[in-house]
Amino acid sequence: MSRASSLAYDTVRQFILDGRFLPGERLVEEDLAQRVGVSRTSIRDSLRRLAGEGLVRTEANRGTFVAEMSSAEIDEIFQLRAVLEGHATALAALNGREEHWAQLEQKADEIDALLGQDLDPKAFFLGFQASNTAFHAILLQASGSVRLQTLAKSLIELPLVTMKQHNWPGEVKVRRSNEQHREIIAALRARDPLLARLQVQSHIIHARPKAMTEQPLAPVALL
Amino acid sequence: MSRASSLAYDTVRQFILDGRFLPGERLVEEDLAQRVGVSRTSIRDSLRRLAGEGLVRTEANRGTFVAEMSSAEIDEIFQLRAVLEGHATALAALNGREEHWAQLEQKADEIDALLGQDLDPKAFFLGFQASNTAFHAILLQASGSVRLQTLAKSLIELPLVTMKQHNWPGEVKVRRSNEQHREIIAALRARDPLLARLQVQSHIIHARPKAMTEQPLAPVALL
DNA sequence: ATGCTCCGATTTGTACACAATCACTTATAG
DNA sequence: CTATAAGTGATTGTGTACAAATCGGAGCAT
Repeated sequence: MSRASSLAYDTVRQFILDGRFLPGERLVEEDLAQRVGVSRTSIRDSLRRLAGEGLVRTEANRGTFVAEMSSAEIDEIFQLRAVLEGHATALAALNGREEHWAQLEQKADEIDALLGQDLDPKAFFLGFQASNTAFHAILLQASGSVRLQTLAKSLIELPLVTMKQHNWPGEVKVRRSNEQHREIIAALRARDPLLARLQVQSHIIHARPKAMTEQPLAPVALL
Repeated sequence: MSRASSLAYDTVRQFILDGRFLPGERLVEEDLAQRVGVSRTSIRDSLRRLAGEGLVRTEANRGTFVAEMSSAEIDEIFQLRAVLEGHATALAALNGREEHWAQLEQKADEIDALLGQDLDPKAFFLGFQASNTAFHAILLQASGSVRLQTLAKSLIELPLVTMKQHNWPGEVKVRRSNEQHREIIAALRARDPLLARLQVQSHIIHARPKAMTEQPLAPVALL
C-alpha cells in the first residue's frame, strides 16, 4: 500500500472534500483510475478505505457513491463531536502542557487576524476553516489519546462532504466562535476539566448548521 | 464486494477474534488466501477493512499484523466506551420504546439464568459474553443513532483481540454487573437520561480489566 | 568477533484480463 | 398500449501475473 495507493487515496479524498464530486454521485472506478493515473486496483483500495471512514458508501455489485447526509445525521454527528471533543478537552485539561496552550492561542490569533482583513467571503471562510480545524486538532492532540484523536478527526470532516457553500458563517459568528476559543484556552490553563468540557460542548453545539431544514432539531442531551 | 470478499472478511475477522492469530502476529496474504479458499485480492480487501476498524495494523511494504494493545490503550478504549455508550443511553432514555426495555430485560434474565447453572468457567464466560454484548448492542440500538451504534460497536470488540483467556470475570463480578444492568433498565423506564448515563458510565468503568499491569490506571475524567 | 555489502528468497504492491452482475433497451406477447 | 422477457453494454468482482520492496544470511574486510 504505497505510492500508487496512497496517491489514489489522497486524490479521491480531496476530490470529494473539494466538492468536485457531489453527495450521492457515483464514483466509477475506471474513470477515477484514468484521472489519477493509476490502476483500478489502487482506486478500489482507496475506495474501501474511504468507505471505512464514511466518506463514501459502497453497494455490492452496484458501485460506490459519495456519502449523502440528512440534516438529522449531520446534527447527530455534531452531537457526537460535542461528546468526544468535550471528553478530549477534559483530558487535555489534565494532561496538556503549556506548549499546547500556546499553539491554541496562535490559532485563535490567526482567526482574529482574519477578522481584521476584510476579505471576500470565500477566502475568509477558507482561512477560518483552516485555522479552526487546526485549533480543534491541537485540542485533540493535547488530550493524549491517539484513538480519540483519530475518531474525532474522522467525524469532523464528515459534514464537509455535504456542507460546501451552504452555511458559511458570517463575521459575527466567527467572532463569537473565537471568543469561545479564548474561553476554552483559559479553562485549560486553569486546569479545570469540567469547565473546559462544558465550554467545548457548548461551542460545538452552537457551531452546528441550523437552518438546512424546517423541522426542529432534536433536543441535545449532553449532560 | 460480494461473495469471496465478504467470506474473506468474515473468516479472517473470526480468526482474529477467536485468537487463532495472536496480537502482533503477521498475517501473510497468500497464506490466508489458501486457508479461506479465495484469491489474494479478496484477502487484501478484507485486510483493508479490518485495518479501518483497528483490528489489524498495516505497514507499507511490510505486511499487516494483528493489533496489539497495551493496558493503557485498553483503558483508553473503555473510557471512550463509557463516554459513547453513556451518551447513547441518555438518548435511549429519551427516544427508546418499551420493546427495547423488554429486550434488555430478556438479556439480563439470560445472564441470571447462567448464574444458576453452575457451568465450567469457559462455557460460563462465553455465555455471559454473548448475552452481555447483546445487552449493550440493544442499548445502542435504542439510542436511535446509527452512527453512534457502529462507532461504539467497533470499540467494543477491539479489546477482545487481546483479552483472550485473561480476565475472565468470576461469578461475583458477573452478578454485580447484572445488578447494574437492572439498574440501568430501571433508569431507562423512568426516562431519566442523566441517571441512566451515569449508571452506564459507572458500569463500564467497573468492567475494565484492571490487573494486567502494575502501574496504576489513569484517572477517569468523565464528568 | 564485529560490521559491512551484496545477493536471493519471500512477500507485498500494481496492473491487467476475464467472469459475474446489473441497468437499460428492445422485442414480443397479451 | 401495457407488461413481461430477452439481449446488450457498461461496471464491478475476482483471479493471476509481474514488478518492487523487504528481510535474512553469506561472504568479506576491518
